[in-house]
Amino acid sequence: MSISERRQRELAQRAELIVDAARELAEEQGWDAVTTRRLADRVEYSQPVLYSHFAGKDAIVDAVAVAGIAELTVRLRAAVADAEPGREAVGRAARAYLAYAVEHPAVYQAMFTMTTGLPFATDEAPDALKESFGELSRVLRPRAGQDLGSLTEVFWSALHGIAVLMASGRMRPEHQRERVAIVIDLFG
Amino acid sequence: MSISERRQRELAQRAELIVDAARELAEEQGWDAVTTRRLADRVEYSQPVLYSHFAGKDAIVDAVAVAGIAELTVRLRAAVADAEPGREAVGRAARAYLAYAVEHPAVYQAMFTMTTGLPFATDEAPDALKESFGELSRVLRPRAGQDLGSLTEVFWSALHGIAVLMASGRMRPEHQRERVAIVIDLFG
DNA sequence: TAGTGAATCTAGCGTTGCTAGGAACAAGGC
DNA sequence: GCCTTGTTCCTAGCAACGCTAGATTCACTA
Repeated sequence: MSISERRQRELAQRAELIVDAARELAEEQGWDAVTTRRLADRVEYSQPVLYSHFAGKDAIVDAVAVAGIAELTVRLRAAVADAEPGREAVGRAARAYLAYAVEHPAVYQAMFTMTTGLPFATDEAPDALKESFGELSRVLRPRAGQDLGSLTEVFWSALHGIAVLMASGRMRPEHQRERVAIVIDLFG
Repeated sequence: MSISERRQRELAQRAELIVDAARELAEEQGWDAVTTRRLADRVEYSQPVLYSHFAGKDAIVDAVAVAGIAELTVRLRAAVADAEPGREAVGRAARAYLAYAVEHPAVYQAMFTMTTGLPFATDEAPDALKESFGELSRVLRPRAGQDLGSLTEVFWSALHGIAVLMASGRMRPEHQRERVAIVIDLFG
């Protein structure tokens, strides 16, 4: 069975290669530039090979999203790890979240803007997503009444709104600090 | 000069026809279904005619966005017209904003999600947009310190975040009331 | 060494946004 | 009334898109 095991391993590696290439291409030139042909070119296989790993282009985007969610979780956790829940922790979480969105706009888009086949807001959601949400929840605990879940959703919405309106050029870039301060005031 | 005037008028009417058709098609079947061919078919002209009115498909989307912004402004104004700025007015504005996003998801996408060539957050922005922002600002006035602009941006971000995370299926639909209540608590 | 099955490629389908070139038509001068 | 001019509009076509069918090549098994 070791031969087919090696094959499985190689297959999985190539899937990862494709996802990485998609992510790089998207970060360099935006998602519009991520076509199946260019992607195939980057991984040095023919175009149809992509379809033996993923159901379609959307599935590749979803895979990039999952990787990004895991990354965001790590950063959030690191940011709030040794902070008492409350004002200080809220600030750290907000800044970490927005920093990720600014540093990886394309991945952020895949995660939270582009149409996705991933389950969100249900038990079947990716673990990393639930963990990210959990971190946001944790810093809000002192502030919450009984409905911590909904408060977290509003916190997330505010951060997400700021992130996307900034990224699409719909909000004044030079006032980001003030907005973050206000978010901390409101939620901290 | 009356002949060329009539022509100008007819031209403008057809431009409007195109924008209306794009909007209808988008509301019925989503923006993916809005192709230049289908659009031309609806207005009963050939495809190239679109390009004598608009620089490209994106410009048509922008036109739908501008119309939507004007609509939203009217609804916001009506919602908060005879309310004292403060908690009550914040609630009305929030509900009106989110209701519009739910009732016209495709137009809302054109306005605030899709890539746009429209100027936002500058003096050149469409008047209706500045007015909408002004209405949001007005209801927040009692709550604001010196930086009313940034507070309004955060308020808008929270509403926008809720709207898009809901629309893309990323947030629990059954808790919308709780989230709105929290927004009112925070900003009212 | 011949046969089998998986892996991979070439080629092509239907559709996309957009454009070039020519046909049809109305307006104005003789 | 006829001919020129200029505008309006359409047919046809380009390159690129996501995706798939069929043939081909290759590695492994018996």
